[in-house]
Amino acid sequence: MSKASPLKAPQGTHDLLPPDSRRWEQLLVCFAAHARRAGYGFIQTPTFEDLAVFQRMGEGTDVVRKEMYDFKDRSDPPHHLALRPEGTAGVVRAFNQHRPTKANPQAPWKTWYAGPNFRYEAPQKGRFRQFHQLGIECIGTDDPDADVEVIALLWDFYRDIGLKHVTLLINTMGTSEERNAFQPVLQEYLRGRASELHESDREKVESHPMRVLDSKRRESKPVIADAPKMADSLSAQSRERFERVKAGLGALEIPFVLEPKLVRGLDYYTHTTFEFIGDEIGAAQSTIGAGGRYDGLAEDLGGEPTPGIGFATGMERVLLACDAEGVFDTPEAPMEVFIVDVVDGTRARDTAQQLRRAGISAERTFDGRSMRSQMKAADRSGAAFAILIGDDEVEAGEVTVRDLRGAGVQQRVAAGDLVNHLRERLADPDGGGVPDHFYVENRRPAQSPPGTEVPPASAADADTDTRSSSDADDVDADGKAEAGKPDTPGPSDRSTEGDMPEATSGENESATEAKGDDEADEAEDDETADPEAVLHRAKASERLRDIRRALDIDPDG
RNA sequence: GUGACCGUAGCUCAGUUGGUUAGAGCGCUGCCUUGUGGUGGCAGAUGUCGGGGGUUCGAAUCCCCUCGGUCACCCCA
Repeated sequence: MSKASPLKAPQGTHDLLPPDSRRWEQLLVCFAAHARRAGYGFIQTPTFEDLAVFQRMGEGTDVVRKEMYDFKDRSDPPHHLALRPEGTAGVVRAFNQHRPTKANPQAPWKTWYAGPNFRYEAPQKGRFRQFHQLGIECIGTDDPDADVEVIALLWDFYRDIGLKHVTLLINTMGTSEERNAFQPVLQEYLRGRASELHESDREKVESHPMRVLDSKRRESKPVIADAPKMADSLSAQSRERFERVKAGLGALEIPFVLEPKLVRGLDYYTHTTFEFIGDEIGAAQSTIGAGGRYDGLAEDLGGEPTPGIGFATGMERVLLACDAEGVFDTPEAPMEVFIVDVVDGTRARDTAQQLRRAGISAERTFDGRSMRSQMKAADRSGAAFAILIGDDEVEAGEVTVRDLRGAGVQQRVAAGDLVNHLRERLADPDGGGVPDHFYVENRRPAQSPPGTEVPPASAADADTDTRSSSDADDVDADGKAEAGKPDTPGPSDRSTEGDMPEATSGENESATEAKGDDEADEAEDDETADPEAVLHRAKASERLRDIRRALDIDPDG
């Protein structure tokens, strides 16, 4: 009997593991900060809904017609359900169900979400069967300034994570009445030139003429270029509204490109629609985020007519854009303390938890490994200090605290004083940086396509950032700051500072410089007369002296 | 749904017209190092060669099927 072959994740899905998952964590934290600062509350809706929720959202779209994962459950009669292919419909359904603006009618209902969506598609670059979106919805106002707020939030988020080469496309579709009035005009035009259209577009002329404008078929392009423009058949009111949106973007220094053919794939959009393109993504799927106004959607889903606007941005695609631009390279968070117990593991067990309860990150090995092996693990963890516990220490009621990032100095501390001792030393900005080799060795290999560059922001930033940013991040859990825990280096720090584009570009320049340094380091690693190795040897002999001193042996003997 | 390319160790990849026991680098484990990390040296472990079937004295290599990956069309975040 042969062993069954190991099961794999389904086609088009991926496991997300450390250390790669770290950027996802950071992306989420950063987005949450932006959303919260703008007054958006976190919402979670079911991953599956009644099929009807999505059908009413857009019956003519491929997303609903061909790409939905739908299924019947075991109830009698069975519910016909579907995995959500996008985020907005569920949120609007929740809005209809709970009517949150009843309690607070003067303000729109503002929510943000993060989670997986599912579409049955052929996977390729930037396209998966399970993919993840961050998004916001602002429901209950048709003020054009809300459109500006929504677009600005996404723009600022992209800037904050370091993206610079992003293009914003915007268009207006007018009211649903204007849209309905425009459709026959467009349809008539398209009928006249139907023979010039690609076959698949010809079918859409009768069912969804607007979607023909969105077609990327080469044959259809000349016909689309000459097509009547939605903007030309708008009412003065709608035009004025759109002017207000454009003026708002201008006032906030958000550059945009008017794209009259931007229709978007979902049927529910009215007035403002927009799309963000990652310019550096060398792939077919370069839209990293998109959204628009959907003033008719609440009603379509059986609720009161309520205006709304929102966006969704694909996490996988945002990260793809980051790779392409070489930004948002989040470093691994090093441990603060590593416990080396060479007795029987009892102290490692108890001390680790004691430190963690005090807010200090602490790791250990298991399975009773040799001291040497435990020290190697301590080194790999990037810990600032090793707590050494052997028979001597146990007998004296003490522990040995060894500095792993500096000269390797170690000192005995009474076991009862350990927490306070560590708090003091971890809070000290001169307490030693993160060892270079830690970042060099743990940095993820560049995943960007050849020709693009990934500046290793980690190595350059980590030494300073890890220690210096002591102001509590508003997103982090409570208690860290009191515990003297250094903030995690990374974009979440930046996000609280409200960086404007100039500042971001400044950071990028320094990151580019760091790249040069780092390449030099790597080249040196290959040399036999490696200066780094000499340095290490020097440090090692220094440490040896410390040890001898500690053991009361003649230091230089 | 259509098409192209790919699948060898944890990772990145060699593997000749089919030919002995499938390799390298990195990583991992141990030792040099008396309870003490990085550098160095030595030693070691690890493989359903994606899976199944076929051709052959002999298959990682050739053929068929299948699964998966990647990319493109289309669609979309």
